[in-house]
Amino acid sequence: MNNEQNKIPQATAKRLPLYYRFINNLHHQGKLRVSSKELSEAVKVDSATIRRDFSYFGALGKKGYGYNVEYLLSFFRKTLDQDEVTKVALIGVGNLGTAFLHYNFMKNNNTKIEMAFDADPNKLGSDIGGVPVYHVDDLEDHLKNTAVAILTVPSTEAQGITERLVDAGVSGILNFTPARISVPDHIRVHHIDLSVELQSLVYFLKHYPLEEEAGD
Amino acid sequence: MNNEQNKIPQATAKRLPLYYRFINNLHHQGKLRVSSKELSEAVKVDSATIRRDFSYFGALGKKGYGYNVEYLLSFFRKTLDQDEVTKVALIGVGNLGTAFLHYNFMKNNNTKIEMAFDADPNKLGSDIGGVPVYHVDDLEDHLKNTAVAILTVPSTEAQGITERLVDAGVSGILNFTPARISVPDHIRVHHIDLSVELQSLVYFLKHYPLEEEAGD
DNA sequence: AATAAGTCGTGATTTTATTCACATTCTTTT
DNA sequence: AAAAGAATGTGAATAAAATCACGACTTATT
Ligand SMILES: NC(=O)c1ccc[n+]([C@@H]2O[C@H](COP(=O)([O-])OP(=O)(O)OC[C@H]3O[C@@H](n4cnc5c(N)ncnc54)[C@H](O)[C@@H]3O)[C@@H](O)[C@H]2O)c1
Ligand SMILES: NC(=O)c1ccc[n+]([C@@H]2O[C@H](COP(=O)([O-])OP(=O)(O)OC[C@H]3O[C@@H](n4cnc5c(N)ncnc54)[C@H](O)[C@@H]3O)[C@@H](O)[C@H]2O)c1
Repeated sequence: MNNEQNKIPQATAKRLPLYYRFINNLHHQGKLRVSSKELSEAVKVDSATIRRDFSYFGALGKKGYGYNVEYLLSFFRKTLDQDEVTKVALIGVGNLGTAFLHYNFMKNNNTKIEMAFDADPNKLGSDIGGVPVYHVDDLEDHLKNTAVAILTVPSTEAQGITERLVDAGVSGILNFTPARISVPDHIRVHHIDLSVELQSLVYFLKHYPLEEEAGD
Repeated sequence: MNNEQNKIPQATAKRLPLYYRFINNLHHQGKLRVSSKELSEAVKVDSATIRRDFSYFGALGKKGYGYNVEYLLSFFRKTLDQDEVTKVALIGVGNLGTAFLHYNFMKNNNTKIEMAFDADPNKLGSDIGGVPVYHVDDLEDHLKNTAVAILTVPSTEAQGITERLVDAGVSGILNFTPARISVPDHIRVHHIDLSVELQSLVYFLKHYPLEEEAGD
């Protein structure tokens, strides 16, 4: 599944869902074609970078013309496996977890939170946003064919839950806790560390002031 | 404020809050010294990268010894301006916004959400997590000396609100909406795009399978 | 006091990502 | 049908980040 196109840089791979979303928007707006320059303005990525990114998949566009929106869309849909839904489990139905359950990740997306877990008996039973909430003790019973988990438990619980997830066959974890969890080599973890994001934004503001405008 | 240490790579700057948090943990555990190797295991960053990162600030450690935890901590506290609190406003008290208000970003942090805004009259008045919620019509009246805003409004509102924030003097925006907002050059925007994060995790799982373990 | 073990700081190298710049090709206009 | 304009795809250049690898110094041990 990967060897055919093994050379796609990680930086490119991370931008693909973004491209997909904006191409989708264009399609809904009824646009028939788009240039890398236009797309660049929409997604805020340099147009040369966009052309380079697309070129890893072959020649998707036409010189002098740009890209056909319909074609791009169907190409990216295939590439991002948009027709096949990936099952996701969420662990920790607290502030953040509840927000995710209410949000419909499916709108534009090939993923679906199918079940949630919590340790607090008060959270159980109710379907939050249409997703059933089970007790975390029953994790292993319900987690069948679930490839991805979203971790929104207290950071002290993160490592323990992670180990159970891995044993239960999960192979990707989106970790929102501040803990840096340890996993075997074949498991992929993406950390989204909101405090770090906020702090680093503040650091950049103080230490890397951007050009003041010359007025408009 | 920046010229003294102008050469710190962005990748390094993004890791600083992470280092700070873990050094803080070590301090609370009563550890007196730490090596780049130990720290590496905790934060999951290569030890050479850590030494390189630290070296941009001069010689913080001692050869053959490692780093003094107390010294590192006080150094990073200064560097990250932990003694000075940055005021933050949050716009959009919905699922995600409410979660952030309940979360105490201050725990380990130099930032504080001081006020929130929403367009829905039902959300007003109540202090969520101790933060007052005002009507978005009054944005300009309340936003004094607020450098940073967190955007958790519907994506259709993002650009309009952004323009008002910029006019009101905000210089950094943490954007959780899927919209790619346009800002003048002197404004810094960090995008946290949760759908993209989830989709790209799925993409990596399918296209970049990691080494299977040889068992243990 | 000498030896061994541990660890930093950094020059050099490698890897990854971005950007430039232009020949080529397609579209549109005259 | 020719000329002008638009936009791709990519080799080459540049920039940014990560990693290797080792000399220099510190601490611990015998
Ligand atoms: N809320 C935010 O804005 C925010 C911001 C940054 C980071 N985080 C991090 O995200 C995580 C969740 O934050 P939150 O604000 O939603 O916390 P929360 O306390 O509201 O939610 C945690 C939930 O996990 C459940 N839980 C506890 N132990 C469990 C276990 N062993 N198994 C399953 N469920 C368990 C709790 O019952 C609770 O419902 C935390 O690690 C926090 O540090 C949150
Ligand atoms: N909740 C999630 O898990 C999640 C995940 C990914 C992205 N997002 C994005 O984050 C944003 C917020 O998501 P949410 O789930 O919290 O949505 P939400 O609808 O629950 O909250 C949006 C809030 O903004 C308020 N609002 C609307 N117009 C406003 C305006 N002009 N000024 C001020 N407030 C206004 C609404 O009253 C509402 O309270 C959206 O853009 C969404 O796409 C959310």
